[in-house]
Amino acid sequence: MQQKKAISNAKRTEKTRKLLIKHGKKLFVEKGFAATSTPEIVKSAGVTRGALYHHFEDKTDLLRAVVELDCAAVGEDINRGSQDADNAIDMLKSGSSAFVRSISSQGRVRTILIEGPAVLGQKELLEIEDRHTRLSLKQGLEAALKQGAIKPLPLQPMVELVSSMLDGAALKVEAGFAFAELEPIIHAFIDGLAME
Amino acid sequence: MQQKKAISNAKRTEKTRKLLIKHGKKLFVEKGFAATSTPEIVKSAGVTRGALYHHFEDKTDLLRAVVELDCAAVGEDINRGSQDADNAIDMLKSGSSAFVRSISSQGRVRTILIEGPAVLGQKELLEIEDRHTRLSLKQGLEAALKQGAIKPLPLQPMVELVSSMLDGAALKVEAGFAFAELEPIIHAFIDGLAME
DNA sequence: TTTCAATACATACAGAATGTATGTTTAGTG
DNA sequence: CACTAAACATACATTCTGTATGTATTGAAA
Repeated sequence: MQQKKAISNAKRTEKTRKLLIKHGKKLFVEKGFAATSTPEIVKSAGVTRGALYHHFEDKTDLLRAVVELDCAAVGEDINRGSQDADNAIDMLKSGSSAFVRSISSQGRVRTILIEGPAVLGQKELLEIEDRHTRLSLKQGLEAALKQGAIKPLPLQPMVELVSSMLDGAALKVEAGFAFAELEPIIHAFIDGLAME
Repeated sequence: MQQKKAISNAKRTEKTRKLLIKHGKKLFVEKGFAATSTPEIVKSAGVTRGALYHHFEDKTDLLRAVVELDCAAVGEDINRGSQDADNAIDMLKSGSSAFVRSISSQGRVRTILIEGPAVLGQKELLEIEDRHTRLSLKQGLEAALKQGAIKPLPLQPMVELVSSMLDGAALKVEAGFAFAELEPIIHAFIDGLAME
């Protein structure tokens, strides 16, 4: 007496991967990547280490998956949250606020901004962020430049510094600062970039 | 036949601690904190693990010492490098440049900005930075505010965001960007903060 | 200057974690 | 129905961490 094909391989894989990512992220956020052991993760997820090492190269690869998903979520939040105003400056402001609000929620500061650089390396993290979150900032600044809404400064360095400021804002929110106090300053900085 | 009191305890301790800090930092910078083992460190330093665990609580405590020294060095560089101009804006600019130049050298980005937050935690790192490097930024902004040189915005949030931007600049220099391209943008941001 | 205490290590050990190798079960396919 | 391959599960070898304990050298009091 045998039950056969209770579930397809594709579904099974998706289910297990999602479980591992979910419980891995939970622990990474709570205790940090280094302090989280793989036995702990699989126990929480209700699977074995065999499953983990079947679906991911190693513990680092699991974090990579977590970061990838978190960045994608932030990217979506930016698209949803940035008003499609006619004013390029206002778009930059609303996009920036949406970014900070999104990344400073759901433990994403920990995964993306704390563990990400240390575990995956600054370089790989930048690649991931470029694909998901930094693109819209670049486009926003580019549009503002074309409209002549901001001072004519080189684009890429400006992207780097603005994104750094926004990352920092999220980090500070995580550290206890109120976003309500940081937001006006972020907007002031953007205003400072505008043509007079 | 016995040689006695070849060296005092104080000197002996200082020598050993310095060796461990030096070789620990070298490896932390090269391979990262997690990928560096204590056997490796002591082998490089020419001592035993006993010495390490005698002078430091654990591996994390060694990183703490490294970060503390690196931050102190940056603090000194800021004091040396920031021009004592009459103009508050120019002081902010020169201090900012001195900070970025200093922290983006000697592997300090790795110790202070990458491993620091991940290993020591964001909160403890902020304490260390406050004692060494962020004080002068705060004073610079405070002076500028009093002189009416910059827009009247709340001080502390401004400190947080400017220091985030500068940290980010250093991170980007480490990632391959030329400081020469970032510096004008940093200065433009500071100019944007100035009263019109 | 001898003796005791404390410092500065050195060595040995217990526990745990990582990644791999290998075994087993279940799904996919000709 | 038979065979392959995917999806795990289990066992293992290595390595690392922190601690416990042992030893030698220094400091200081008697």
